[in-house]
Amino acid sequence: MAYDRMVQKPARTEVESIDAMPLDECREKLALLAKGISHPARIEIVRMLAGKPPDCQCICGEIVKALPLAQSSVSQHLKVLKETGWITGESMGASVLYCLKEGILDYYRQLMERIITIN
Amino acid sequence: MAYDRMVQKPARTEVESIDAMPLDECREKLALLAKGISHPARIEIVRMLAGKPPDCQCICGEIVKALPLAQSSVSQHLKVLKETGWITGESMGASVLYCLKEGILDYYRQLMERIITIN
DNA sequence: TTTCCATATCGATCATCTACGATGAACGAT
DNA sequence: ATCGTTCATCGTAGATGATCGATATGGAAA
Repeated sequence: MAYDRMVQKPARTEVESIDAMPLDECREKLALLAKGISHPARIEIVRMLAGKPPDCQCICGEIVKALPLAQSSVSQHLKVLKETGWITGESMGASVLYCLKEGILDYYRQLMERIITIN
Repeated sequence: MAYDRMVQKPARTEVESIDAMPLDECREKLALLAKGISHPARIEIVRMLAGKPPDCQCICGEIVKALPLAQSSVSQHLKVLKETGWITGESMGASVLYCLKEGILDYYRQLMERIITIN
């Protein structure tokens, strides 16, 4: 009975073809991604990153400044976004560059369509 | 500092025009809807309802049978979906008919686009 | 009205989320 | 080596989430 718990182990969402994906897996992946954006702060982060050119530069510090939260809280939200498959983070010296995972928005849209449409 | 907590009081998502909606509000509404589908069981429920004709008939009992959860747990999930604005429920004798809120899928898509695209 | 369904709610338990300040770790510059 | 900057992690507190069995509620049927 019951569903597996979700985040805990970094069950990362990988961007991949969904055509052949079993329905269960679609559900799990969509649920995980939805959890990723289930908080206004995290939506704001995704929004900021989506506005950047694809050569991806958004420094953690900017994000912290843009949000009404303590640095440690923002760091937590960034971690959730990483664990749920929305973003990647890359160290650049002392700073960290975050960017949206390539194609993740389309991927999310497609999961929605698949879930809602099929069967 | 910090964002308001979300669900608690039934801050229902109403389907309405988003063109004139302030960005904050978009964020809040999208976050709430995303929270609604942040669990596989709730995605499955939305999927079942989306597959029904628009004259909306899905009896609670069917949903309970379709999910690997106790009746009380399913009832909880249905409550969350109501509170987050995804579904409506209407009593029909002893049973309850659930259906997707009219236009909610488009609404969700539009919120996504607005958030990701604007500014 | 008594019994039987179908749902909702209650109470308990345990896990997770959100937030913060404090501390740690990595780096660049002095 | 030391210092300041940048970011992650820890520890904590309180709220919320997920799940179940048990119980309440309300309509249907007997």
